[in-house]
Amino acid sequence: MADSDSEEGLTREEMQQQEEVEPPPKRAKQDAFAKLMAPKPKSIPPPPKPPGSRPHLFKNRMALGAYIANPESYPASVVIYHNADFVVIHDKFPKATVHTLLLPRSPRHSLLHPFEALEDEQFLGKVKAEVEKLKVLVAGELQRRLGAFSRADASREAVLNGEADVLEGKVDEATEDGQDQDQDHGKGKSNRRNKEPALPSGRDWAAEIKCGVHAVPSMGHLHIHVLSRDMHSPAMKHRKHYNSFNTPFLVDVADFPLESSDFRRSSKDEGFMRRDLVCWRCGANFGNRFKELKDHLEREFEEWKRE
Amino acid sequence: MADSDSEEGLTREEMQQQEEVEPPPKRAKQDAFAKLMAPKPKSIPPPPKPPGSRPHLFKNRMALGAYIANPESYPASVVIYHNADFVVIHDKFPKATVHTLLLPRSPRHSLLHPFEALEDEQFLGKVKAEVEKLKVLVAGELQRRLGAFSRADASREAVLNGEADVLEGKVDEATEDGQDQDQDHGKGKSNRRNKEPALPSGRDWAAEIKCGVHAVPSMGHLHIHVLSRDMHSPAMKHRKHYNSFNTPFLVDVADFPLESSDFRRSSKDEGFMRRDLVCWRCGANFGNRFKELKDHLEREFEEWKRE
DNA sequence: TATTCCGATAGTGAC
DNA sequence: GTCACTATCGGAATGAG
Ligand SMILES: Nc1ncnc2c1ncn2[C@@H]1O[C@H](COP(=O)(O)O)[C@@H](O)[C@H]1O
Ligand SMILES: Nc1ncnc2c1ncn2[C@@H]1O[C@H](COP(=O)(O)O)[C@@H](O)[C@H]1O
Ligand SMILES: [Zn+2]
Ligand SMILES: [Zn+2]
Repeated sequence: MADSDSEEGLTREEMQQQEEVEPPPKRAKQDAFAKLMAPKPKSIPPPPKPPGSRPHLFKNRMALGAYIANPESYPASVVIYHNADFVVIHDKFPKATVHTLLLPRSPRHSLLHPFEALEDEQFLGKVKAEVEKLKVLVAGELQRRLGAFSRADASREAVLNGEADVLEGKVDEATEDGQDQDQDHGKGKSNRRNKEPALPSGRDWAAEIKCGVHAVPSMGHLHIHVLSRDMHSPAMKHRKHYNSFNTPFLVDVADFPLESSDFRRSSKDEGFMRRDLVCWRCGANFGNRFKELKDHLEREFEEWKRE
Repeated sequence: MADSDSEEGLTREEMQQQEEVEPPPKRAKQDAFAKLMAPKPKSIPPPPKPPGSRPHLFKNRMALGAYIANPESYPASVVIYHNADFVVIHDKFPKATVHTLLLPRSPRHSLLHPFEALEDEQFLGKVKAEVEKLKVLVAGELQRRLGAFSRADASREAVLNGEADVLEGKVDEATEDGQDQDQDHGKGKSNRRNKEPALPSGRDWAAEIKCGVHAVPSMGHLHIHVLSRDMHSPAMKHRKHYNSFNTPFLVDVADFPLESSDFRRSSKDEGFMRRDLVCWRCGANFGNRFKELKDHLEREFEEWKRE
């Protein structure tokens, strides 16, 4: 995983066409004369747009297909890795500090709705295994980005560097897991101890990572979101962005296979997206006021990265 | 009536206060924990705003009172004229090329709703007479501003200047009215004719002037709008501006006294304001799309002023 | 149906 | 619940030594 920051403003051109004839009367109550009296509108009712022939709609929704088809054609800042069954990319519009997408390449599953695709148990098994792999990777990337701010990591580093006693840093939990690929290659200070009965474990970065699918994806190809939970990113711009990752709209991969009666199957209708905005970290309720949530998340991020 | 263009951007300062506690939950469904878990919001619920003590609300609504009380303290660009019974001003936010307000000074009527105030027949008589006076003045001001573009006026001027035959210009209607205070002081060309059986009457500018009150005024002091009907002005900024002058929401002074059963008495509730936007000149319906109406009015104005 | 600022909401277009 | 753009809609403040 190399750098990221895939930031590029898409330039769009547009032509403003004035002069129309009859608007779709939202709450029509125009009298019949109006139409006859309207000489100004040069009357070019834009071809009644035959639904179905919208190339761009198809193209935009199918954008993830390009990564699946030609993963090797992208730089490391876009495609993180790929193998026979999966392509892993940085989300082009990350909604959190680290936001990746796991794209299964299986043509038999790629165009299915995630709920359906993940009913295939064998396939689900592969996906879950790859998700675990990716989760470790993402946790490592998060540590690479934010580790320098972490007090928990600092405690561990201090002990490893011999700058502090094991008793100075407050022990978070018992040391158990081992996702600490710190590259302390011999540059440890001189007075390192031999017996370290309570080396601080460092921050559990993996606990900050979420893995799931959207109940109603917009992009056509099957993809699993693997992202940090901070929701701190310039691309996180509106309520749906936030709620799509902080309500049951995001279905954890661990919850699959979904029971046929699962409530997330039926309630696809906007319900989750319309929920009040609630801070994932402290539970503060912001109603519909996205801007205030956004500002709040900025401050939460500053505290969170220092944990 | 001197110049106008009372254009001045009001400067406002504002202070953004972050950090709030509990939003008014639009569609509240936050659990009880949220409140307890919210340590971040520094909890300064802005003083629950005691309703009634809003000095600025009162002041803004009463702003027209200053003209009535001290008309002499304003320049001619603001107060057009004043006498014992009336003050006439340029609307500070004109919604058309020429937009004036007739302010009756009578304390017995000034704070009444216009429907009520104009039930006093003697008072109504004075108002109607003054409105007619003002209407002529406004028509003259409109001619001063736009006369140079008018083909109808040009026809008349051409004949008066001897530049054209009376038969060249197409006769609009029979010459009858006489609101033409053209200042053709002796600079007429040499070959002016004596007998002019069909001198073009010039444009009927008074026909472009509307005089009326709003069914539900916002400003507290009684005022009658006297304005050109073009709705072409930078201050004409949203739907309510337009519909307040182009629906029955504007009640013509000539319609007074209003019958007790008049439909405009009862339907004060937003009905008129919510109507589709319809061009006053050609009847084109723009639904809710104010911007398109605005652009359309720009083009209508170019044609209209050349009539 | 005062103005102004700001932000939430809604529709569109994307070759 | 693609993004990006525009515009509509909606509430809150408007004061001041
Ligand atoms: N061209 C693209 N390349 C990479 N990611 C994309 C692209 N377009 C959209 N996305 C992301 O794809 C995800 C689709 O979300 P969803 O379909 O709701 O699960 C969003 O997080 C987008 O930011
Ligand atoms: N301070 C002011 N001086 C002059 N006209 C004003 C002022 N404030 C508002 N107006 C105008 O007063 C009119 C009041 O409209 P209404 O109460 O709806 O009949 C509007 O046309 C405003 O533009
Ligand atoms: Zn919070
Ligand atoms: Zn028109």
